[in-house]
Amino acid sequence: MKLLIVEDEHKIANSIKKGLEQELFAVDVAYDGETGFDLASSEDYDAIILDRLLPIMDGVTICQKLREKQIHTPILLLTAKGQIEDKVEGFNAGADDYLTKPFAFEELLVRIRALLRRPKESIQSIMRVEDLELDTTSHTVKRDKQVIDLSAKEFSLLEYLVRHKGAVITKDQMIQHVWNYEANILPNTVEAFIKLLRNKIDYPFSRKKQLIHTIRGVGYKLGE
Amino acid sequence: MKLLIVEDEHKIANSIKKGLEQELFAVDVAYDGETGFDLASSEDYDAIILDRLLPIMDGVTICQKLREKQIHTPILLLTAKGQIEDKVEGFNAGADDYLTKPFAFEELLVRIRALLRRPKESIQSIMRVEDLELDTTSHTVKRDKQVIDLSAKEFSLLEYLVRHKGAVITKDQMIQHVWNYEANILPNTVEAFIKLLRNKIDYPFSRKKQLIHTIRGVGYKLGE
DNA sequence: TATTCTATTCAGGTAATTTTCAGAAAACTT
DNA sequence: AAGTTTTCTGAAAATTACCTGAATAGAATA
Repeated sequence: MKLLIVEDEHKIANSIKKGLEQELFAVDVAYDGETGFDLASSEDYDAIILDRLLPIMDGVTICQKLREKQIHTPILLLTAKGQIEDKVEGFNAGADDYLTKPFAFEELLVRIRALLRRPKESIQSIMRVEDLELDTTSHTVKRDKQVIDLSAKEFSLLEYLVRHKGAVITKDQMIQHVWNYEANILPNTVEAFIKLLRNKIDYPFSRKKQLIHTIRGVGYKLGE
Repeated sequence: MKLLIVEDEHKIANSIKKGLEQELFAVDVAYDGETGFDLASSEDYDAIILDRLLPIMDGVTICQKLREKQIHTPILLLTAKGQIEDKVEGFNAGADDYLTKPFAFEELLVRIRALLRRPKESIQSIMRVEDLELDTTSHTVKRDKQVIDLSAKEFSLLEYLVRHKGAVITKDQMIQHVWNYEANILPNTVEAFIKLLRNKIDYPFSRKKQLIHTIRGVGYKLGE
């Protein structure tokens, strides 16, 4: 579990870092608001500990800007004693919890753990075409409740087709989207993969209707 | 939303009650610990505000006894100033949050709302995947009731996988979350750790099904 | 200080996947 | 129907990903 501490008092920051590392967290530290914001935007933390009072950019602002950027990492705001109104403000800015300084380390730990325990808003990851199910999170494909085992490329290709179900996709489009831009891929490679997919998701289910259709001279289409 | 206040200072109790009622909560009040405990056990509250210092039975004890009775109503503990250690004790007893007296009513409101919003997170720190148990507090891992001894990194990696059980995790993600940002880790290092984990949680339990699965070309997945 | 334990990298082997090839089959064209 | 184009297909070749045992260096412990 990776945490970010944004705190300008080096002594506090380092002592928290040390304590959390002993609890087996991977900890990054930023000593000013801007660095903190940059790190929080670029790295993928499991939670962020944010001091309210910071050089360059204060904690509440960081919080707001992160939320604006659709970064929903849980945030624990550290508030200096006696700034009650600020706490409310912090919640409005999108902080998930706050802690009043000074605090015992145990306290911090309990709160971090609570934040981590919180179930993250799950992005719906299951897509369907007729009786075919594709789950991008678990990388699982099912047809008719049967689990189907696909290789990485096969999965990518199928995912692309599922995302564009009903539309005709040319081989060039598939090469563009499923392979990286400088890959030198022959159209026949796509044909070969289409066959591999058919072997797995169409031919074993011959009593059901085909999902992959060839549109001669144009490309392929998934589903009706 | 129905709340219970257990507080012996009538003045405070009544003023909180009044404030909360204005916020459209239904509020019951108990002025001593025993009455409070009885009410909390018999009625079904959405949250309980508990003073730490009470006649007959103190707040922490009430908390403990309620949890023992498998009553998991969110509890906000009111703690007198300067008793930091007590706060920790409160959490251990099963309180979900605490507030230091004196406080502004706004603060109380924010915290109550937070508690109600929270989908009853149990204070439990044990996570499970099939017959694997992982306790983040004590850093203990068990499979099939057998205690398994893991190194720090092994534990961190496993914890991350457990928290995302069923989902495929790429090596990059693991590097992102288990190491801090200045660490320069090769994907092969992750592979090596996966092997170490398998040596400890999978291979010795060959009669049971594997927990760590390789998804070739993508990453690894725990369970499912 | 010696010794054990841990984290990380290296390098070789293996197996699975990806890609190409070349011929067959199918679908249009005239 | 013959010719042309496009797709299909099985197998071979090329490539990549993963596994693994050993080596190293660093940290922790005795």
